[in-house]
Amino acid sequence: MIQSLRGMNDMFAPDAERFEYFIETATTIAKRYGFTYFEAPLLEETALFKRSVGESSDIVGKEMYQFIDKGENDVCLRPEGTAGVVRAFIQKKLDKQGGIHRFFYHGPMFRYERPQKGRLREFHQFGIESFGVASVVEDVSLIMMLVDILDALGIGYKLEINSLGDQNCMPEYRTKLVSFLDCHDDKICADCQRRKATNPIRVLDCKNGDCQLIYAEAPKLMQNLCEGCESDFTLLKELLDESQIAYEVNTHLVRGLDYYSKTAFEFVSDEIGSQSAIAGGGRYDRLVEFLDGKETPAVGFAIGIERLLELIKMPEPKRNGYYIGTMDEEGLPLIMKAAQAKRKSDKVIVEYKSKNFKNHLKGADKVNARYCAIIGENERNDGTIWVKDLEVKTEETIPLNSF
RNA sequence: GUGGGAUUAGCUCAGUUGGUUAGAGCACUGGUUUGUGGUGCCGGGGGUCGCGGGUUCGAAUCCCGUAUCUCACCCCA
Repeated sequence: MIQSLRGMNDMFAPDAERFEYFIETATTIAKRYGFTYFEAPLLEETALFKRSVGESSDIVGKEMYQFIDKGENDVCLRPEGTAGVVRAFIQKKLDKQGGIHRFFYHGPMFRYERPQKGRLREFHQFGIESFGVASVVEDVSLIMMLVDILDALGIGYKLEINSLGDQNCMPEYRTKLVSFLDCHDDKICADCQRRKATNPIRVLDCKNGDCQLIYAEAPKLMQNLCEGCESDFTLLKELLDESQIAYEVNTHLVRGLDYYSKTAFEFVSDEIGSQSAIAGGGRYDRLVEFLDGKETPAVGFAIGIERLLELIKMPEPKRNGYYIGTMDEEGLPLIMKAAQAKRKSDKVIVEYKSKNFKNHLKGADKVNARYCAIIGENERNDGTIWVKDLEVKTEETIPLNSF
């Protein structure tokens, strides 16, 4: 038997229904914020992700589904969504057009990782990207949208925020940190020594207790923000307070993707195991430029749909639609015709097999139909159909042509 | 990529120190004497015990390998 690849899941109802419900809910809310639907290819040139996500990241370093296609192009399945949107944004010359552009998208992403709960090799994200607004007010709007989405789905969460600084203060801070690490090179763990070379900020995130003791003395990013970043972060907090959105400042919140600057945020759930980040995002004002576009401020986020699925509280399923059956072979053409008419407006399930009255009612109940309609010998002779409302428990026999 | 646990019917799981034709509940399906369901009663189908080797007179049970899931690390959505 051929089975699906490791870390790649099929999705049937009811999971697929929750998925669908999530997309509907998120789409509705994104549109309320003025975002429009965007669709990008799953396959892109590998260079796109090397330049945007960054070669130092794990994603690009070891997790991409990368191969040479028949035209000898170095390509890969997208490991995340932002790079593709930015590429398209520039390709369409929207950077030159100027103004504000807001997009939402959703679809599969691919990362070759060791699977576990909440971490798949093919997973789905719902993402938002906003171009052209430099102010943190837009960051707040995105967080508000995320709050709206999670609230609408009945999902509990914790919001963590941080500022990563910008091109004025981040490089300076990075230098300070690296020289601090150089002084303690013999005491930090092997992982941190590697991080020092690739992405030094990440050491702050190290789970090793000994490292953390050392880093207690390390220079703090918060205290090294430039004036602009500092006041933006203050405004961000004020606006969140004003909107009564609870948050926690987590100075260790370091995004794994190189392109983030200034605002970084993450929504975390404590109900889904160790892969607890259900949504994450932040500002990436330099990325459009990095990808050869005209400098354009931007901010975005992505939601991990699979991680949300089991947390979604769906509305109670209600009885709906029709179940139509016949009690003898001769009635089959009649119920097929009745179903055809009724399907113009309602869901209809036809039972092809002739059954007795009781079994039809059982069948109607099993498919959770609102109405059970039956044509027996009597109805067939009279040109009528018997219909029962299974919820209100009323029944009537009506002419077939007015059904 | 590192370390631990798991894998028996469609699902959730029993399976006694290795010993006859491997069980239960739910689900599915048929009937319940011939027109009133979701909640009665009776019956039925369905398992190469993840896969491949090995030990043994005999393996679901012991050993080795492998695949997948899962937990922690790592990483991130």
